[in-house]
Amino acid sequence: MARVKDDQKIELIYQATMGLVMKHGFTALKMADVAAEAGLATGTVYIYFKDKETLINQLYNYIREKSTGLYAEGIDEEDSFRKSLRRLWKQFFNFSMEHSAEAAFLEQYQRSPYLTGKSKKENNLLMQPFLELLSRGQQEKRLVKLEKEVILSLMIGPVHEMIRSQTNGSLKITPTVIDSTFELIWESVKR
Amino acid sequence: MARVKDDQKIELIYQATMGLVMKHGFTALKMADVAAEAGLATGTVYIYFKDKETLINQLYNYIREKSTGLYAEGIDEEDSFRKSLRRLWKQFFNFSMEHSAEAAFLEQYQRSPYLTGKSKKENNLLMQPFLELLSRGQQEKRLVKLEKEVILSLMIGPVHEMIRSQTNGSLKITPTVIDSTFELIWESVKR
Amino acid sequence: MARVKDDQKIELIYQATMGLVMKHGFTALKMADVAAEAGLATGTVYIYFKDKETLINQLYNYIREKSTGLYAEGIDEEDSFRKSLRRLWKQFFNFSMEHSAEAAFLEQYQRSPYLTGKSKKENNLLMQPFLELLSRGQQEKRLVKLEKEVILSLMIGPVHEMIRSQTNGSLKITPTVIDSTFELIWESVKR
Amino acid sequence: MARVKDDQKIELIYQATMGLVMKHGFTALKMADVAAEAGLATGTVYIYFKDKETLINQLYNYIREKSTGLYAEGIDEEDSFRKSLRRLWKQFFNFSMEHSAEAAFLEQYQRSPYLTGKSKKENNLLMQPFLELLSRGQQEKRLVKLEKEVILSLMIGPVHEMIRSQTNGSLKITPTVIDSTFELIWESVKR
DNA sequence: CATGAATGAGTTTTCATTCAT
DNA sequence: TATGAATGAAAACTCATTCAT
Repeated sequence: MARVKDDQKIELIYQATMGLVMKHGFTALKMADVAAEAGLATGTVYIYFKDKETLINQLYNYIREKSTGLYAEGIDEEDSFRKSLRRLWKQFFNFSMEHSAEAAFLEQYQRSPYLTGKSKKENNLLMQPFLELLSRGQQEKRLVKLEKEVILSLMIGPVHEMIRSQTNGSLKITPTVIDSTFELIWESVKR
Repeated sequence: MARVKDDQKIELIYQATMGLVMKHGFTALKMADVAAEAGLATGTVYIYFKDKETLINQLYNYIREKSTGLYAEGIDEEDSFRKSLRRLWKQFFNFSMEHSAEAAFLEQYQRSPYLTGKSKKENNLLMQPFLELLSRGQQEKRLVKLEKEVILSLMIGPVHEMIRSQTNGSLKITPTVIDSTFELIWESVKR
Repeated sequence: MARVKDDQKIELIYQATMGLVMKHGFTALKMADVAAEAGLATGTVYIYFKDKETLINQLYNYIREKSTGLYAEGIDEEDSFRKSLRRLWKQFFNFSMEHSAEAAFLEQYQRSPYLTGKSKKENNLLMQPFLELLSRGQQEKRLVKLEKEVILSLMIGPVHEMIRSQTNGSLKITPTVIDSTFELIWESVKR
Repeated sequence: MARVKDDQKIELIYQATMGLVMKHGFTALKMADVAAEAGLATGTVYIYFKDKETLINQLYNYIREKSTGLYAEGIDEEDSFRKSLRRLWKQFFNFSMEHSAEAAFLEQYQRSPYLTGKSKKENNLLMQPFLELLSRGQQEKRLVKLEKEVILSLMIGPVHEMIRSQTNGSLKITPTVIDSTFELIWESVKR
């Protein structure tokens, strides 16, 4: 049998693509570069992905699915709401930092010609674990009375912003900073 | 067709560019489309801008300068810190909403190959009025002890996030929502 | 005003395409060659034709329409059937010889991936003038009783075959040869 | 899968190639498709044929040799010229119909870049049995005085044309039609 | 200046051929 | 041998930029 079509190669291509998007943005993304970065010949990419559009869309799905699963791991129903929220938020923060390539890709994707109505909706799924936990918080009356979307923004927005600052070089994120930040956020959203 | 004055044409091109970037991002930005959107011939754009890169960078400068001036208007030294902050933040919020095309452009610009070291620094200027006010707050001990960049993130991050949600269709921003949001943020950053 | 989009350029591209198809066949037809042959840049061809497939299909239509009109010119209702048939046949013969590039193209097109159901039908239109004249002949009982398609084959087939022989180099077609050939064909189809 | 004997595989590849050429012509002929159609892997084709050109040229030779032998079988020197011609012509007709894939291939081959000077000449060999019989006819003064190539065209041309019509769907060829056609042709070429 | 057709370098995509298994 | 994934040269196509009008 010949060399076997390889799932690992798909991963390779995904990583190469994300890396390039993070470094130079969507605009400069060339299929030849993706292939080179993945250590493959140009044509090989086309064995695994019909065309550039398909590659980008599949990568989007891949990241979305993987991300949601990963950052929301190990939520414990028994924990107090505050503890659960703190844990989820920190996981999200750490995940966003560690996976800045993915995050960069997701962000770029939002304003790209590749974004379709379908993927627009799917995007919301990413925040699903958060929204569910917020629902619980509101039931337990531990959360301020306000639209969940607003509360979500208060929690998620600073994360994005801080990571951007760190990328800029204008902020150094440490565990202590993360902890303090959560405490401040908690002050605003708790009831 | 009547001759249109040059400055108007530049403005026309800027608007067209921002609109297109907002809709489909930098990726799909074609000079021919910019021209068409502006109601001009392709070649005409090149009379006012040497090339695509120049157009984008000049537009960036244009937006940055215009933005800073506009949203930070009328800060009154006599007002209390809380009042000043509230005012500045709301101005920023409203400005960001009204000028979502500009905002989209700035956001895209960050991860684009057009971003040079120079404009990277200049970008921070946009937040200058905020940073100055935060300094005052810390001197007056009205602000939590934490890096200004973090506090800035707590204030700015939710704004970006909420506008994104509204664009998504998952949130409807009203004056009331804006007011409540500020109160929550204030809870977290006040001392 | 800028240079005007030019019908003559379309003609240029058509001629270049036909010439290349005649010389090297459909298989070797490259857009870059078409452009070069037409004295244009590669991109220019794409201003006039969306893609290769479109070029080929439009050329097909162009040839078909032009051909039908041209070879069937000047049929005189007053002439005797024999005279009319002789005239039409000779015109067809001469036309096929003079327009061997077109003929070559048409022939190649038949077994190409470009042939659609639609163009399959349209192809028959080419023979329309002949079929009409044959109908008249059958009404006047000057034509053998047989399906018109068969009679058409008896008349058209030898033309194609002789031109192919001449292209091969195994036959030299002269006016005398053409005349004699018609007489023989007439012997077989007359009643 | 059981090992298939080599010669069978070559035959398999030939059949696959002819089938594809008949359907979509040389233009769309891809080695991978040939392999798939033959039920083989792409690489396998290259075990039997050095490259695409070789495959096509060998297939051409294969068809030519097979064809000549087959359709001209059983010519009886004792038969009258008319009877012999009738027999040969009908054999040719039937052969052409039954082997339309082969015929399509030969036709396409003529205008392909694969046709070399050498195979150009060889092509004429296909008509050799016919040309010989026509020589006999002229010696016996049973044939009209005209270049043999013209007479050949009168006989062969309609065959090609009728088969094309049948492929089109505009003619249904029956044994009766074939018989009548020969009679008409005979009217024109007999002396 | 304004126009938009023309240009051709740069990308995407295809496919004959190779080669690890 | 047989396989079919991998390769990369070549072809199709795009689009920033130029230039004749």
